[in-house]
Amino acid sequence: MRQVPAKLASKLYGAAELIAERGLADAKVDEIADAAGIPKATLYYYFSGKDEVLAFLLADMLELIAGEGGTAASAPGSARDRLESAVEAQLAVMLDHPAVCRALVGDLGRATRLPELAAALQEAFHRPIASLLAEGVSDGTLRPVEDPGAVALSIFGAITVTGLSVAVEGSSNDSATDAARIAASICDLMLNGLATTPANTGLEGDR
Amino acid sequence: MRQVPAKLASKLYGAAELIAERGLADAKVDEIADAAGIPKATLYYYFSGKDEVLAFLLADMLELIAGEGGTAASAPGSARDRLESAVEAQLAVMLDHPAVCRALVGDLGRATRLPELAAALQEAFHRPIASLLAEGVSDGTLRPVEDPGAVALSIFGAITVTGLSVAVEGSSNDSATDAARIAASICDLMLNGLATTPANTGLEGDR
DNA sequence: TCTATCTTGAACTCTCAGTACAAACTCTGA
DNA sequence: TCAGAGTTTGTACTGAGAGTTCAAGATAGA
Repeated sequence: MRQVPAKLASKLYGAAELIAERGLADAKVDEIADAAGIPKATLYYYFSGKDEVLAFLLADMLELIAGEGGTAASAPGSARDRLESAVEAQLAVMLDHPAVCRALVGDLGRATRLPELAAALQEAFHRPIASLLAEGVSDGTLRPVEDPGAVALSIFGAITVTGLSVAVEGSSNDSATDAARIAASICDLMLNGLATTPANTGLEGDR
Repeated sequence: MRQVPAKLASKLYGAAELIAERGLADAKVDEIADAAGIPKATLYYYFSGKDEVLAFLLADMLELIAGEGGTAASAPGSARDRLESAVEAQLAVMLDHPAVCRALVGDLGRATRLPELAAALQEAFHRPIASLLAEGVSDGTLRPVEDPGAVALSIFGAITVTGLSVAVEGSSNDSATDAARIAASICDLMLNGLATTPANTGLEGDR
């Protein structure tokens, strides 16, 4: 895949909607090219096929998510507060790119079969959460858990599925507010839990 | 799609691994037929194409999940306990059918573009959780939340992403134990939360 | 200007999903 | 045992569309 010029990249986003709508398999290359407003020959000059077009779009968004999430995660403040910011930041990027998100969920398989994309996914979502959990234990704002990997995965799942669902369903017109609302709901759940009876949060002592 | 005989259905599971590995798009119909050990003509006698083969496999598994989850959800006991059982039951079925799960995640797009499958997905995963949350509020074993829909979605996301991840990575040889362990981890998180400072759930207790 | 890289239209090849169909086989019921 | 319906399969075919090729313009840097 050649270095993609910015102008071309922005045009490609015009095809994301089409891919999201119909799925990569049912979107003909000619249609993708039409939707992006570029000739098919140009498309093949830069990409080896439609798989690579999707991969490019996804990589672009994941980079954004990793960036925003990373910024939030490394800000000053307690790990717990940063976790909340990171969740919100990730959701905000997703809701800003609903078409790409929908394309992602639709062709997740292709995405995870491309090793560098799978790595980017990991990097964008999972890594920052996992490290914030560990930091939270260190600074005492989060309690330690039995299986941190599974917990990070659960949070990751909650964010992505919720975000994707909103992207698919279509959110209101103010995506930033939506992101904040959903993030608050997820964080409330993850931090405070649902139990009414005091179960077993070992919160008395501390680290 | 004709009524699929049980013998044929069981053979089709032999193709799930192939579909999971390569994705539906890259799995040729001839290969799918070979993997299942049936002639292509027979395949087309029962299905209109490979999409329908995948749809059949998924529908089969989702029905199983809905069944097990539903049974757990309607057992006697507090809503909170039943929630834990339902989570574990859903995970158990997923870990019992790793190839189908991987195929599902790989071609989720196709799946959600088939309306009856999307409905089955909803029915299998989301519905039982959402109603258990509501029941938990009624019977007092779970606290009410701001946005029950988002919370149900989050739990749904935690279960599926964790389950799918294990299905993709490959679990140990005892899938039932794995399911129990992961379910415990998810439920601990969802019920008790991660916060050390008492926000909402704050009494203390022990384990 | 000269040269390298980019851009594009158009015609091409080739793989494969899906179709067609007839022969054989199985089962049921009379 | 036969007739008919439904099922199973081999084989050959068709058509769509992904990806290729190429040569002629456009553009831009030296």
